[in-house]
Amino acid sequence: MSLKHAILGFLSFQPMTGYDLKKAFDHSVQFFWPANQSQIYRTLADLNEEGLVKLEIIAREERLDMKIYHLTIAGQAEFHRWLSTPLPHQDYREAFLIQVYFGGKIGDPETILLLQHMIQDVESALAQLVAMYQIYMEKIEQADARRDLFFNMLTLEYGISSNQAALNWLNSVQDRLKAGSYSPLELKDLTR
Amino acid sequence: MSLKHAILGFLSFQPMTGYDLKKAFDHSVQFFWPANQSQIYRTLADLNEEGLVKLEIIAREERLDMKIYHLTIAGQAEFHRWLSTPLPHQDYREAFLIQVYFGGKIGDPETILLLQHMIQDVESALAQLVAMYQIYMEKIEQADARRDLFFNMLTLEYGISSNQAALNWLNSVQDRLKAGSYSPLELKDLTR
DNA sequence: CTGTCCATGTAAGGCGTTACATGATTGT
DNA sequence: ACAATCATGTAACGCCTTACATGGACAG
Repeated sequence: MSLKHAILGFLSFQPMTGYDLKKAFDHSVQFFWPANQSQIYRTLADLNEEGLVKLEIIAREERLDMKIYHLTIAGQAEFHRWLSTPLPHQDYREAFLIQVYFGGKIGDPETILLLQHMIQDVESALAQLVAMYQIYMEKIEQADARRDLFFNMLTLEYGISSNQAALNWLNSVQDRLKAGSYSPLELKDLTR
Repeated sequence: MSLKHAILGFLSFQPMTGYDLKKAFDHSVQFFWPANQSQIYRTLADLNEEGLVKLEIIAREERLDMKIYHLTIAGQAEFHRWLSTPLPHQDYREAFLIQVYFGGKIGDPETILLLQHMIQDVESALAQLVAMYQIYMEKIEQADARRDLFFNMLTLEYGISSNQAALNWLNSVQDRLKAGSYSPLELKDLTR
């Protein structure tokens, strides 16, 4: 369960509330592991039952108690175990490719429209990732925690290069359809 | 709901049983939309309730009836509607990137091990896709349904180039860690 | 005679999403 | 005065996974 371990990961930097965790997700791992609020609260309850986190309760009259979650020793151990254990192979789902797969069933103009939407999506995702990357670039210049930042940036590198690959492919498909050419690419152009 | 529409897509070529559909998935869209058997049967039941498919029942004494699913007119219409409608943006989840993100918490040797496992996974996925691609390449040479095959191949192109991008990144990370260098890549090397 | 293929499903559980619900504090 | 932020959760639903269950036909 990756969400559990991502939470443990954040708590290993510092104790936090569920609310803080939600923000931490949104500002960092969001693009490869989004988490919504209700999920975070439920998972924190689970982690507590499993003894991987413990909570410090701050009573506030007239409001719900504030709960600050801390890693336990067991939580730390579990996080380290997970962090150095290869994950089983993961399935990917790309609904858009289903549309492409059956593209023969509709006309090229319709497919080109779909591609254009997709291109916009990917371009805006790419722009966001690039913007984040540039911020990191500045931060890493004069940083103490250079090594930590480096690993954070690696995920952005992944995001940028995979979105770039998708974009290149989308453009190539669009070009071919516009040219009325139904020619697959050469393998050697795909693998490099 | 993409599974529903993928099923409609397959049925638009020819009527099939649930069993046939499972095989169709496994031999074609598996790598970007895996579907398991129980899911397919349940979804077929739903499609039937919605009037998008109808079933021809073949009674076989001493065994469960065999059910051949046909698209209805409504099913065809719904499939075409879906096929030419842009999909809302999709979230992606890459558990492996969570491990990378928190890579600073463990030592480089452990991370390198994780990378090596990942590289193996990606390489074998890539090899499978390339093999499928080559089979298609031969088929498309002397085909009547050249256009349909072309769209099928496009999804493989996508799979190959995105896996290749992932592989390049994995190797680059591994090289840097082995060299003890915590330097992010230049943006210009990522976007092209 | 053993295993794989054909062909059907049910049951239970896990993870994620969306919508609902509350209420104080801080900023414009 | 109004909106956004801080801070907590619950309920219901949807999709997917894993395991379980049945049984004939056919090939080695």
